[in-house]
Amino acid sequence: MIISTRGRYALRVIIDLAEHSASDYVAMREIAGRQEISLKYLEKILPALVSGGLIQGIHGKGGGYRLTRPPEEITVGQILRLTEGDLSPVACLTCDADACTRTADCRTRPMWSELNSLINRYLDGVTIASLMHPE
Amino acid sequence: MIISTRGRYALRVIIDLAEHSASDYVAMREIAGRQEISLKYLEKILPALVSGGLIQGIHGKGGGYRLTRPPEEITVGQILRLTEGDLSPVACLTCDADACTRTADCRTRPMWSELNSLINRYLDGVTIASLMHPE
DNA sequence: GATATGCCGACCAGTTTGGTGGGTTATTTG
DNA sequence: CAAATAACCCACCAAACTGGTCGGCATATC
Repeated sequence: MIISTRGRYALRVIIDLAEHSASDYVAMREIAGRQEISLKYLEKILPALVSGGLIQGIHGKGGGYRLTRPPEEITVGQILRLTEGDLSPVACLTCDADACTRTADCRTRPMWSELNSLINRYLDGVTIASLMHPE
Repeated sequence: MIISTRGRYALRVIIDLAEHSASDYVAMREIAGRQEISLKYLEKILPALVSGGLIQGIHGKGGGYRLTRPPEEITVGQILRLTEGDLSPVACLTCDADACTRTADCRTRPMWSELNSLINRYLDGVTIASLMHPE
């Protein structure tokens, strides 16, 4: 399983924000309620999206979160890389080259690498706008 | 990480068998030595390939394993599905439809489904023959 | 100063990963 | 037949990951 609930929840939050933020900030509590996700768990996921620059959060009453750019400019790939850390299907692609002494002669590495590009290319081609409900 | 060492080891074993079995059976100990994989760990992986019909093992002295068909007819997808169980990138694709009450209205499911097809189509298109070293 | 909100760190139970160890069954060879 | 060889099976184990929870603090508004 490449993508855990962490990444999937993050994606749903971003879509929720895209569909509900009419220039106003949306409280995490609201999103958690609508998406039926534990508020406490969301608290652990959203900071990654903030530090990644995808969303902006402000404290205090009336605060909440807002997208920093239009849904057309946010891709699923961006969100997942921020929350899952790495989308590579196998470990040997990301570790240091010298960790695997067989790299030079490895029959399978080029295939893993191609699969990796395939996945990333696809996810980077899907925008939040394309996932929103038509109105 | 979609594919663990289990699946990657299995793939390397199959390639090793394809490159070294000249109609003879190859002992697991030999493969483990060549591939630098723990013999004990391999013992836990290979039965899945046997019951999946990809390889055949015989007991006793002079025994070992052999592919049941030519490398051209074995794909990476087959091996990984046998050893990893499931290649789906997200959990919600494989669980029962009613496990997720949002399925009908889910913005993300079609995308996950397409990603799943993409991955499986790619892996089913790569044969062991195409990964073998040219001689 | 009360209230609402984001944020941060510690903790926790269950599952998965990547093994190890010890024995049993089947087959060949001396 | 006995010994060696090799597949096979079962129980166990440490470390990491997953999917959370709890409590408190920082910041902003009324």
